Amino acid sequence: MDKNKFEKDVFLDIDDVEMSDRGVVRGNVSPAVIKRLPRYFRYLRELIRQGKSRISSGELAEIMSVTASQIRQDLNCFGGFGQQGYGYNVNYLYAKICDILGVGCGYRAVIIGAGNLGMALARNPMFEKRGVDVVAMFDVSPNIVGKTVSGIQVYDMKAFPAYCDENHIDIAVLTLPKEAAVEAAKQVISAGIEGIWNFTGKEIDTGDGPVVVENVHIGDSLMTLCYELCRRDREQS
Amino acid sequence: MDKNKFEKDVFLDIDDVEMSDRGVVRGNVSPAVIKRLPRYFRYLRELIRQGKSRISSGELAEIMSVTASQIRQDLNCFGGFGQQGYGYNVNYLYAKICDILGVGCGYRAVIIGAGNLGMALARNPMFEKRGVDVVAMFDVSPNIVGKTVSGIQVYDMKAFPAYCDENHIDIAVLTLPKEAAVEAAKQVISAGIEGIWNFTGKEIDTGDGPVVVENVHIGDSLMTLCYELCRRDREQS
DNA sequence: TAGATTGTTAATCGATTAACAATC
DNA sequence: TAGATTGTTAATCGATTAACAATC
Repeated sequence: MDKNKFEKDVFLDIDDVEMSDRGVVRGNVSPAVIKRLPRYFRYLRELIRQGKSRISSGELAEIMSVTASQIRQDLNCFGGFGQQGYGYNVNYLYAKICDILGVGCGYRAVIIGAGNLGMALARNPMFEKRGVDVVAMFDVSPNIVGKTVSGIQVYDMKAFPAYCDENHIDIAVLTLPKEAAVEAAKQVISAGIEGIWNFTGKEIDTGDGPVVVENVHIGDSLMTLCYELCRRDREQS
Repeated sequence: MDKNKFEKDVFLDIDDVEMSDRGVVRGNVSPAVIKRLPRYFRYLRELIRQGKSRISSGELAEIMSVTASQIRQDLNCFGGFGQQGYGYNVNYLYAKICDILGVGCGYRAVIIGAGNLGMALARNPMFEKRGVDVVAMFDVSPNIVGKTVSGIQVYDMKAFPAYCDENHIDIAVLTLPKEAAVEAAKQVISAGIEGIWNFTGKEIDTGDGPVVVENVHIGDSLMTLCYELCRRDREQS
């Protein structure tokens, strides 16, 4: 409850903040910078929750274990959000980062594959926090179709094309088995969906067409951890 | 079943392969290289599944959408795994990558937090594929404690220190709420566990002590996708 | 005003790619 | 042997950090 109140507050703040007249992007932004933006988003949320209203690049750098230089460089790819001698207004900066990341665009998503992972994602507050609305789930199993998960209806995959004709969908979350990934991706693309968040393990490469794909491999992170554990074991012996 | 057979085959192959006398690591390996290793692991598995026994850096580069130069550079951080004029033996290369990543070290993990995400991870074949053995789960909720998830017993969190005294544990998977993250991490560290795979959203920073931490933020990837969707929307208008 | 801190340019560092001699 | 492809060095490219003038 308290948490939801926070969500509301934060989003109200966004509307309250006067938008800068500077453009949202200055030239091409490097992939390295883009990948860091969600982390700023997370830390700024936390600062707002703590009631902090103003922060310097130096202080934020300390909290995030990065250099102040990097923070200033990163933010200046999108505009001058700070003020000399003062630092950054936390609410304003958060609002700008949200703008850049498309929070508040009201993107609508469907989850395809209502297995363990699909269910867990459906129940996760992550989508809500990032302004993404999960409007439906799809599966092929008659045992699951017709059920409701966390307020989201599970439909038969056969109904997917018709559903997409009637409802605008921006993002398809693929949480089905690897073997079904390619076929599902085809259906998603032919339904005109432009964003694919792919958990299937089968990497999807659409070249440089109109479709944006994010391939997620949770296991890669586990392996990085194991690499480091193993490396330390080796060094000791 | 068929899949399990594949697992067995692959791991048998590892044992069959004669180990190189060259060292496992040549000097310091850059973070960029390390982060790419799991992707080689995945693609090599797939090649083995397809029955491919030999591959050149050029061919692998084509499949993985990277440069052949990068592949050769990456692999040569760990040793000369190929043969001039021939390329790489897929099984041998896979075995070497497994060695480097600690697959086959038989690392033992516990999952702390048996909520949606913890359950979904417990049921995921990912751990098994990477040679990590999930031996127990822990939770504070009396509704869950005592149950079995995918063959893994859920214990009361109160029993955690005693359990760790009696069983060697390498990795703690944290899938509990953000608010409980710091306390859980303390318990994990004082139990002598050296690897933390952290899904709580609260980043854990243990400095450069003996503990290895991997902080996972699934939502970051969603935001990167949204950034790109949003950017394209902006460019069109 | 004086002090603080940004925005931005220049310098450094690291990572990727290209090229080719070594060699199977 | 001739052809192919690696391993490795050198060249390029991109990303990070340092420095400082601009300015609030």
